[in-house]
Amino acid sequence: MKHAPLIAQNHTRCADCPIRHKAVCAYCEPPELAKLDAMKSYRTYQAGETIVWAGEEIEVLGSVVSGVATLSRTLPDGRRQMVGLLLPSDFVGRPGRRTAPYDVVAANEVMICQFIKPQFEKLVSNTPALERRLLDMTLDELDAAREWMLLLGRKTAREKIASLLVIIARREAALNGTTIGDGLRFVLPLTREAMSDYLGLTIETVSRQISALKKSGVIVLEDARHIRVPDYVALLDEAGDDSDGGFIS
Amino acid sequence: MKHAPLIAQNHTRCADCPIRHKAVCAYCEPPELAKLDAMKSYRTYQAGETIVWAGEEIEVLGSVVSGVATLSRTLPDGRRQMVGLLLPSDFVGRPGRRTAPYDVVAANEVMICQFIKPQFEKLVSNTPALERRLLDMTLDELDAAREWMLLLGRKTAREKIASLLVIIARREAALNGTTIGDGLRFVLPLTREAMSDYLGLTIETVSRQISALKKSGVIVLEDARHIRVPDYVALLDEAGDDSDGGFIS
DNA sequence: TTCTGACCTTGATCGAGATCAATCAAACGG
DNA sequence: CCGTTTGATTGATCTCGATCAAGGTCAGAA
Repeated sequence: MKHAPLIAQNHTRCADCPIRHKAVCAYCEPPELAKLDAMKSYRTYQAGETIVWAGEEIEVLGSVVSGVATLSRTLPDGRRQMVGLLLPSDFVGRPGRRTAPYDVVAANEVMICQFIKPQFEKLVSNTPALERRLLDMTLDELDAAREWMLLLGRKTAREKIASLLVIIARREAALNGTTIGDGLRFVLPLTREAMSDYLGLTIETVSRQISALKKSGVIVLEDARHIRVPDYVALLDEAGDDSDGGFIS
Repeated sequence: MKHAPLIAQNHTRCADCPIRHKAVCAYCEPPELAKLDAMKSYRTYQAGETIVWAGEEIEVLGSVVSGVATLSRTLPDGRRQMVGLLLPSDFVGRPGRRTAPYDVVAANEVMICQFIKPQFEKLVSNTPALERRLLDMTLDELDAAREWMLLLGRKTAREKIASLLVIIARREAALNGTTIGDGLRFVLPLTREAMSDYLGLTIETVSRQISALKKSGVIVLEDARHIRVPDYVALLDEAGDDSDGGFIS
């Protein structure tokens, strides 16, 4: 199945996909790649559609090709906390695990390049480099989750918003290979509600703090979803720390 | 070096250590075990001593044998968030990573069974089962971290305290093989300050909420560190969710 | 024995963010 | 074209947990 132009940067593998699979491409050797190609298929999910239900059997295993998916946990009374965000090239599902510990929901229309689970798992256990790659990715996610714990436990609402903006800007820049600097423009891929679920705030607080950052000139709101950052360092400063802002994927 | 009696439950390997190494024992085969034994050494750290500094080279790689260590991140202005707790049998350090993303600090006197880093890493890359084991452990930690994100972002102070008590009770029970039920007694291995760092609260709020739980009869405080739980289900109920309460290790 | 310092508890007050409520703007289907 | 829906903003008020402040308890040192 052909569907989109190739944007791969460091290699020309997985030519069908417009993204580099974080999980596999970097380590694919030609024989493995052929096997991966043979088990690939594509599926799209509508905005709001649940891709994987918490507690249920995991069936999806693959990479996000386009769109944004979220990972979230919910308390019995409905309080919800997002625990991860999946952007293009991020891996969905966990080889070797039977059930998912949280919901995976499409934030907008999401296309996933999916592998056949038993085949992929067999490939993983026969390919030490691939297993190693999965370990590295998981360690990255763990670091990002812990970074986010600092945000949830100790940052103010304003710092939380600024941190999220920095993180989204970084990820968008990484995706399309642009650099970050003054005058930076980007699109928020999340609604105010999704942002509030991510930051442990309410919609109203998110809206108010975005307005406040706008009022102080740290950001320019072209419309609710389009943000411009006249002075990138000022935004970083609002985020409260100088870390590289790990991102939950 | 001999130092403590063997308490291993499912196997009799790593006989020197009074704990089962979560990271390696479950997968050690005799030839690997011999190599591990050859690279083992023990080291103790005083309460409050920093075992690994955030950002610095990781030198320690091993398992906690006794005591409690904490993982924490700090904002430039001093706000601190604990992001993990290491109890006996938990693994310290990350093979394949050069620097630590957070401080590892001894909460009380901690003994660590330490491996020589390059040797251990070499063993890992030659032993797929060991690598697999590390991936599984990391996935567990990731799940626990995300569970904790739900707590930090969405639970009330009272729910946070109850959740922490449940988690500590579970881990203590798992360690010494006892079962959990009504009349359960356990020791808090953390000061109020460490609890507040873990829960994203202040010391005063921790103290007040513990008093409140005591006043409502959910727990009995024998002294500041010794807790008895007359009705375990009531405590679970206070924690706000029925999940298995992942724990950051 | 008293002194000292670490740790914990409790009270009074404050304030950031939640909650409740109204309004607005853009998209969409009739 | 207008009515409805969905998402965002803004205002008024309330509340939970932070902050400021005072004591209490206990182990170890003098």
